[in-house]
Formats: sequence, C-alpha cells, structure tokens
Amino acid sequence: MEKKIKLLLAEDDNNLGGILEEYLGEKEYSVKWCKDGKEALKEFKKDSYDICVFDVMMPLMDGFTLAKEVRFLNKNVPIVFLTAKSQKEDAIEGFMSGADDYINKPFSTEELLLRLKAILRRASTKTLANTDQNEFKIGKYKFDFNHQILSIGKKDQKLTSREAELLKLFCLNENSVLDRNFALKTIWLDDNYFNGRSMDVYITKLRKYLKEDPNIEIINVHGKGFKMLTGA
Amino acid sequence: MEKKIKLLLAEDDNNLGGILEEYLGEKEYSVKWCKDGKEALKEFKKDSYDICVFDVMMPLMDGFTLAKEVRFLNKNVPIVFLTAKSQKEDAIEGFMSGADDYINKPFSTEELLLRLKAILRRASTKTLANTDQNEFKIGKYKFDFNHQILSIGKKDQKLTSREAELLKLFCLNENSVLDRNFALKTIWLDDNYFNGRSMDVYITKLRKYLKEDPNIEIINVHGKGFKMLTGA
DNA sequence: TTCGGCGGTTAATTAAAGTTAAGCCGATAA
DNA sequence: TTATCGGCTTAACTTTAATTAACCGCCGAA
Repeated sequence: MEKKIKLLLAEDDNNLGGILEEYLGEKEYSVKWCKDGKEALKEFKKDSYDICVFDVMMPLMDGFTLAKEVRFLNKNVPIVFLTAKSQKEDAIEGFMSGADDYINKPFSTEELLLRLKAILRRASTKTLANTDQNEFKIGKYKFDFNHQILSIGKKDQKLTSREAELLKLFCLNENSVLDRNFALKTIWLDDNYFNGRSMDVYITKLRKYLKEDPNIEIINVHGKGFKMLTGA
Repeated sequence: MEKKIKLLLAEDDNNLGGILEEYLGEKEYSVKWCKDGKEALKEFKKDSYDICVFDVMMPLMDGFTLAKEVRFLNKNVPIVFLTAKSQKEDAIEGFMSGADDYINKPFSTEELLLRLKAILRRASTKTLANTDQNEFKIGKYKFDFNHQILSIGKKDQKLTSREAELLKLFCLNENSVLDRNFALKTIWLDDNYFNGRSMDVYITKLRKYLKEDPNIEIINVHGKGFKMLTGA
C-alpha cells in the first residue's frame, strides 16, 4: 500500500464532514477532520499535512482566517476552500495564494477528488527542483540553485546538492518558519531521526557559509523548525 | 458549551442597558453592565474583556473619553460605540481606531449582534502569529519578535521561542490582563496543569530579563492571569 | 484564622539542536 | 583492481530549550 496523503479537513457541518471523511478515507487520503477553525489550527501546528480543505463559513474561526494562520506556518501547503455559491469570486481569490483552489457548494465527492488531484500535481511540480525561480538574493549573497553556487562579492562557494536544496527551501520560506518535517519530507523523503540529525549538520554548514553577512541568520524555532531571517 | 465572550457594556439608560444585558446574556456573551464611564473604566482595569460596547452620551465620563482611557490600557480590544443619530459621522470616526465600529440608535438587538460578530471576526484575524507587528517598545526596552531579541541600551538578550511568544502576547495586551488560559491555548495549545506550571517558569524568566527598567513589571492577577505594566 | 489552591522560584530531568569528526559508499582516476 | 576523493550519514559529545518536580509563601474564600 502506498503511503496515504495527509489531509486536514475543517468543516463544521456534521453531515458533509462525515461524508468527506469517509469517502476520502477510502481513497488515497488519511483524513483528519476538525469541526472548527481553532481546532484545525491546533491540529496543523501539531502535525504536518500535505493538503488542507477548509470550509469558509465556520464558527470560532472562518476558513480564510484559518488559511492565513496556516500560511504563516507554512507557505507551501495547498489549501482548497469550500465556499457557498453566494460568495463573490474576487473576494475569494483575494484570499488565495498561488497554490490554492476553491470549490462551490454543493459539489460531488468525485469533483472534489479531481480538484485535489489536480492541485497536488501542480503543487508537487512546484515544490522543489521545479520552481522556475532558481536565482535568489539572500542579503548580500547571490544564490544560483542550478549551478549550486553561493556568492558574495567576488567569492564563490560551491554547494553540494543537499546544501543547495535546503538553502532553496529557506529562500522559498524567507523570514518564516520552515517546518522541520516538511523540509525532511521534501528533501530527504522521510522524516526519521537520522535524517533529522543529518539536516542539523547541514544547518551548521549553511550557517557557516552565510556568516559573512551579519544580517542573515538561520534561527531555530524549538520543536518546529528553522527560520532564515534576511534583515529587511 | 463554549466559553462565553466577555463583553463590557457602558450604558446609563436603565431600560436599554437592561435589555442588552439580558439579550446578549442569552447568546454567547457574558455581559458586565456599568451605568457610567467611571465605573466601566474601573471594571476594565480589574478584569479582562474581549469586546466593549460604550454609549457615547453618559454622565461622569462620556464614551469617547472612556474609549481613550481603555485604549491606553489595551490597544487591541475592539470597541463598539452606541451613538445618537444626530452625531456627525466624521467626528465619530475620528475617535475610532481600526478595530472599532459604531451603531446608530435606535437599533435592533439582532443588528447589534451581527456587528459584534463581524467585529470579533475581524479582530480575531489579528490575534497572534498573524499580527504584522513584530517590533515592540517596552519601556526602555526594544523587543524584536522575529529575531527573538530583547535589547536595552547596548545589551542584547537572546530569547528562546517560547519566551518570545509569551512576551509578544504581553505586548499585544500591554497594561491589561492577559488571561492565563488564553495564553496557554495560544502558545501551548492546551491549558493543562503542566503547561500552566511551565508558563509560570517563563513568567519568572521574563521578569528577570525585564528588571533593568523598574517601570516595567509583570504582575499576577490572582486566578485570572498576568498583566504587564509599562509605566507610561 | 485557617486551609486549599494558586503562583514564585530554583533545581532536576528530558528532549532538541549544535558541532565536530569518523565512517561509509559510489564515482573516478591511477 | 585498487587508491582516492567528494558527498552524505552516523556517531559522539556538548550546549541549550522546555518540561517536570519540589518546595515555599501568599491570597482569598469559608
């Protein structure tokens, strides 16, 4: 059996929630169903998920607010909004980032399944090697991912592929927390203990490379991951 | 049953006050009704509230003056003003901060309820992780949340993530009570006994860090939480 | 006034992360 | 085929963060 895709569902309606949990659970998803936004946020903080499905209208914390909080924790996880027909499209789009999608209620479960597949395909092609962005500015540094070169002034530092992948992830999550497990899963494909320790070693290496510009720092967020701060 | 939303009502009219107290009390609010501005201010100092509803025309202290005092104590609590139709809109808006709203008398209780919900939703999006504010002044100190640094003069004190999160919560609730369970739920995600004791340890640490400026103190409000006083 | 719970503080424990070096392995060159 | 090298992982040891424990004092309700 393939490993299941972890899906976080926030839906206050018991009926719809139950249906989705059951239906998606039978497919390639492992579903965590929360009945309000607060609960879902707590859950997202606790565990890591591959995709989120949020109802927009919910008690305690609506889907958009929830999405904002989740985005703050992870810039990459794709989010699908469940909206009522009455909601204005442009208002919805204002809340969505590039990786997101929405689907109008009522919808068939097959329809949702198709959307989920599409968005995951899009997301997975984007996540790592495949982002079209391959050159980054990091403070006074310039980082060329393709050539695996980190340069400052005249000095060039050749990077290994692991170093480059990790640094790229940091660039894509500049100034926000890069979740430990997310990074491990995207680069090492498995977030076990040893890969974790390996990553720590790479953190040390990156810090060494980046110490020429005092405004750049990779700080640890205990139990969560790391944050690359780039002054500004 | 979810915990009720604490609402501070300042209304001198016995009739309207009584109606609101009863009607809101039946809904998801726990209402404290004060019959003049002075009393309301005293009450606000004593306890912590999620939202305020102030009549503008009141004896002893009018709603705007009251709001100014309350704002001094807490920059974030949303305030809804009850105004007479005759009052000029722009004059009212001049007194409101971004988080506030007003409603013209007479109004239906349903109308007020809707406003309260809307304003609370708006306010909640701002609460924690999501505030864009990340630098704070605390007396003579400067606190940079992103870099987790608390500095006074030339001295920098590095903070751990937990210390920084807690201090940020205090900054967002400067001079007003930070509810114990609220803090635990936002930072520790669970307000059980051990997390509570853990928080107490962090309070001790923050007090140590902040003792260079004698005007700053974190005082305990027995059974409720803590208040960070910043002289001023 | 007394008692029970809450909070203050310091210390002990456990878990996470930092660092350096050794080991492993595949690729390449002699 | 074997020596060497680079990249990565594993190991060992250190430091730091966070939680739990232990002990004590104080506040407020009865």
